[in-house]
Amino acid sequence: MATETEENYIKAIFKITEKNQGTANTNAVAQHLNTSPASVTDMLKRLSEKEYFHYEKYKGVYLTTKGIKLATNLVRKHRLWEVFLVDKLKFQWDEVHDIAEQLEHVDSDELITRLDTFLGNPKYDPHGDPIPNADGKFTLRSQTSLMNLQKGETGIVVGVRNHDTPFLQYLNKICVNLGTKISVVNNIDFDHSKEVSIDDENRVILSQKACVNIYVKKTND
Amino acid sequence: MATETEENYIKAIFKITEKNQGTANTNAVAQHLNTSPASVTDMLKRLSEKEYFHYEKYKGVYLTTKGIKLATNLVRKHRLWEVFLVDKLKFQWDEVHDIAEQLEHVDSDELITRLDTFLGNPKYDPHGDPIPNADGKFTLRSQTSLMNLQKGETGIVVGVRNHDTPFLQYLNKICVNLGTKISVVNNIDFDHSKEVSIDDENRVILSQKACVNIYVKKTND
DNA sequence: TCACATTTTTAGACTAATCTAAATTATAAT
DNA sequence: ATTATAATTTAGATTAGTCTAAAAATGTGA
Ligand SMILES: [Mn+2]
Ligand SMILES: [Mn+2]
Ligand SMILES: [Mn+2]
Ligand SMILES: [Mn+2]
Repeated sequence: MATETEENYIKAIFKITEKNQGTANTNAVAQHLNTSPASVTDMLKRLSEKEYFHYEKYKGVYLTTKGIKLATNLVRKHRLWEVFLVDKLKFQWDEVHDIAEQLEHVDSDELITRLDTFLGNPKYDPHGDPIPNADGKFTLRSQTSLMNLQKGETGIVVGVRNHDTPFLQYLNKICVNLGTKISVVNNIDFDHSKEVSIDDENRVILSQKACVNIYVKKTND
Repeated sequence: MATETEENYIKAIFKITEKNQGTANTNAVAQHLNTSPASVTDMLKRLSEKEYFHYEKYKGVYLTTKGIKLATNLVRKHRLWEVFLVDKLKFQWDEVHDIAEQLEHVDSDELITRLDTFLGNPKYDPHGDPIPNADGKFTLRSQTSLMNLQKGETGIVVGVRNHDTPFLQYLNKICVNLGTKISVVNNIDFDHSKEVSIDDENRVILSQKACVNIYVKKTND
């Protein structure tokens, strides 16, 4: 069994390689885990001996099948716990990450199987991120950034790109959540911000940065 | 914040001092935590510096107010999680201890407050053990060992003394659970076993050892 | 291609938690 | 009171995980 620290390294590598064409380098891992590059080098050597990933000096790492399996399962556990915290315990979506970060390391397959059933086998977490099934398969979804919606077009919010508390709290304040309907009223070319209508009720100006971080599914209405 | 290891030491000391007139000695702690006495001595020195308990060489330890508070909160968390596992996830009462042993270390007061509410502020866990409230107060209950019931007397099962899996599974098999009604049909003096009636349905012989480990609340029926 | 900046690794040290073996202290039994 | 036994502590070592400072490798831009 991997220690909690080892699990966090492997998950970090998984997250980084997801974006960064398949490999994770030392500094990226260090930044992600808030440790020193020296500590990371040390750990990469030890963990690659346990066959979680391939490591070549100065070249970074990439996960093995074993490593991907472990990382995917961690993501599954993390997201299921987030669903529990929001759906059952009524936490806000900006409050659950740190707690799930701990809960994901609890070791019991039976627990996760039962939790999944208890929650009704959810496919997405409170941030709209897909929950892999027990075999590690993600349910993908067609989505686009709010940035890509033209004037007059409408979408339903299905996810967020940025998960930071201030951003999520800002969305709370302007009543944007998963399922919220957003229509683009005007594109403001000057700074690429958008005037949008939220659930046909409020009018708000969203900055380019905000738009980029909101995922929607286009609708014909 | 105390590490998981530190928390386990403090909880062990709490459990031991509960039975053993207020003090815990090195070997008892070692046995409880499955470590060597040498490791325990080392830890006792370090933890007593953090004021969780008083330690005097060769004399054992006893908890400070700070230590009792921490231990009680761990017990609270452990038992609330056990309620969750049995009531919500439908685990059997013999399957939950090890999982709760991990969950109890998740650090979030808000989580426990909400969990407590979600579970309906239970006063007892799936083994009948009292759950301390947020201030560390236990709700006590009048109870007696099944051993003390005379021929013809009846009681409702409210708890178990022994928590080991084989014992709990044995009780499952003979349909004894919290809330089960047990009447003493006959005392067998020879080996101090009892012939009992379970929920007015099954007749079973319970050994002295079994009887000692079942707590009941006497009824007048 | 050479110099300079960036990235990564190495060297050496530290803390937490553990172990075994040996020494010490306490306790109980003659 | 002496001796044997049991409990406890000390000594010395190990592993996981971390750090800082210094050295080495890599990459870039003139
Ligand atoms: Mn984590
Ligand atoms: Mn999430
Ligand atoms: Mn524990
Ligand atoms: Mn219990």
